[in-house]
Amino acid sequence: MPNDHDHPPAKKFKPGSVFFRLDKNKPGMLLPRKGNATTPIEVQRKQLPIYQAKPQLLNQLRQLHNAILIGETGSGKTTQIPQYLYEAGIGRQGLIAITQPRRVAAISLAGRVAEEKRTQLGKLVGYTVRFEDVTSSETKLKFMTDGMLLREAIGDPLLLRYTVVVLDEAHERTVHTDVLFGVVKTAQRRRRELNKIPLKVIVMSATMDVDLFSEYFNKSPVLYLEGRQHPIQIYYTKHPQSDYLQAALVTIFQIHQEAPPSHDILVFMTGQEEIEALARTCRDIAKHVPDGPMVVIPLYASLPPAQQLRCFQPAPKGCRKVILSTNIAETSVTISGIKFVIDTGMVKAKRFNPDSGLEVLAVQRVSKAQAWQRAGRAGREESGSCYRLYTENEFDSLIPMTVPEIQRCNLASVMLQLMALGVPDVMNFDFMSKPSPEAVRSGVDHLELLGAVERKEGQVFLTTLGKKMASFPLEPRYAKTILLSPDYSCSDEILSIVSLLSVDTVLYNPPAKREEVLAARKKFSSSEGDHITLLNIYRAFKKVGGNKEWCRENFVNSRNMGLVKDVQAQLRDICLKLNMKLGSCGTETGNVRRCIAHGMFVNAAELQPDGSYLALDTHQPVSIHPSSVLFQGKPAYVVFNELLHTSRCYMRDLCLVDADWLLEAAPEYFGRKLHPSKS
DNA sequence: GAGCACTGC
Repeated sequence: MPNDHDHPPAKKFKPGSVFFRLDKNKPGMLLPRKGNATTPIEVQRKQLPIYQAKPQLLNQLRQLHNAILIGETGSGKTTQIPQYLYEAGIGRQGLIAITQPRRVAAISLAGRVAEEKRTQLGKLVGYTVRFEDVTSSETKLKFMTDGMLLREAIGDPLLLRYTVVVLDEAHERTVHTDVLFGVVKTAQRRRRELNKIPLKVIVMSATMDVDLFSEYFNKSPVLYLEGRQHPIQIYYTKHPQSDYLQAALVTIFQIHQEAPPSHDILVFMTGQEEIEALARTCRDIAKHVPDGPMVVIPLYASLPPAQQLRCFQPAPKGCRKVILSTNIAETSVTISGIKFVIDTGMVKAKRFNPDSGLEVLAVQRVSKAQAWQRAGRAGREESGSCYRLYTENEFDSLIPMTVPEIQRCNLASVMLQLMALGVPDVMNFDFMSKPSPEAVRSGVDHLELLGAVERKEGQVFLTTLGKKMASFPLEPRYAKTILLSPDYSCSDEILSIVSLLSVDTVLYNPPAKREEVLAARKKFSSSEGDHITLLNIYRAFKKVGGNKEWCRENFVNSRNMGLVKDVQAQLRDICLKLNMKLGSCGTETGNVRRCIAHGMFVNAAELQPDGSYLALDTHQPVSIHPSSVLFQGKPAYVVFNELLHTSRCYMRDLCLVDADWLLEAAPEYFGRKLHPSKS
């Protein structure tokens, strides 16, 4: 798609003027033949664009060890390729894995393919995602998250159960997909060397920019599939916009004025606050213009599920539907009936600084690929339009592709996984897009501090502790803390705390009910810090048996609490497999804090004489986040869960610790860093 | 005295 000449000629418009006119739907335009209940599945399958190419495709895929498959949206590649392979008897000696970046996609695709094969889900066709394994000994087509295949690879680096691995949505370049690229490439080579059954690797992507893929997989051929995307008219602004929110507002109401009310609008923005503010403004204005009623629907991930579902409901007749969304609507949520996309050209994304170890969330410009992805959301059922709130020149200056996540994240976890996979030289792992040497070194240094790796003669080795750490689906420091917990007889407590920390917050903070929230939370508040406070909440939650009413009264997110229980059960299982002795310290929460201090000493901060705090590893100034229960106090030493860089550098989720505990945990590391005036 | 794009094991 990103080949610019493939796109319709651009038009220019200027928010604030009535410069543009909307294209009327051209008669005779090819519309998709929609699948419906009366069309038999066999017929539906044959109507997919990919069906025409089936013989040539199979001919190619039979011969090739590697193939890159480019398929536009709606080509049917994800549901059909696995079936074609199976029906043609390719890879029958083992399983065909199809990986997806997201759980919902893996689950729903498996359901669809099982339906097409007229079998019960979990028999011939199944799926595996975290907490859910719907497969059996009969399963041949296995849909799974990429993270799940990566976990399996730790136990079986050659992926010997599989004869074909299909890496779908490869253009998204998640960390897991990027690591898998290297894992499958290595497995392929090793299996050849060891005379095992060969492994076929099919990389599927939606973008045409595949030189990198092809080059990486031994110059493998690229196969193109036509899709069913409808034409999209692209509009740019005449002049750069200094205020993209204002430009979005004007554009929304221009469309509202000119287009039939049944044409829905999707606006891409950067975050919750911005979306809620614009939603209010739109509702206000809509009341005072003569162009008919408007429903404005905010859409972002932290919205409760029931409110997220609102974006799928059609607006009442004669009423315009406007969805204001983060990039959740770029990939994760697909809304039908969108006729207009408004693209602010901005996105909030994470950046990582290996020197400070800081991840920063910042508003930045989208990439060209992202801009096309956004535009594509307007052409799913019929032709549509995309209004870019930037000039064509500005578009030309965007970076072509989004920087892969592996180049903007903390690599400690990735390095630990690679070593657990038996990669001999992790510092020089064959990444498709190499992270900077500084980032790699910083990741390995972090593991060395935790005692997960050792350096000998310039090489890095996994320690016994490191091997155990890798068996947990957790950040290394969490895994380490769990492994330390039997020494402090507080495994029950640590398992709960780590589970609480590894899901999105279990605390629900509606701004309108601030006083009520504070009052409700006071009951659980502990002067020992946020970890113990969370533990108190969890204990109370368990005591009432996960009662939903209790959750509502206490401003606790019951969905996330449920997740905490799942995570805890999974972690407990892993502990038992490692023959750990689990126990509880009861009310002796001092043990819990000692254990946390020992496991998370890298994230320690010290009170300075002037009342400020310094992080002990980087010596940068940090502050206690106002959401912490320790915000009012001035503890001499704390360990924190994460640093959040916003208006200042804030420590979030703090635990009160003694200087002695930190010294015990890492005598050499802290030898010259601590200045214990009191402990 | 603040405020969190999005996934995933």
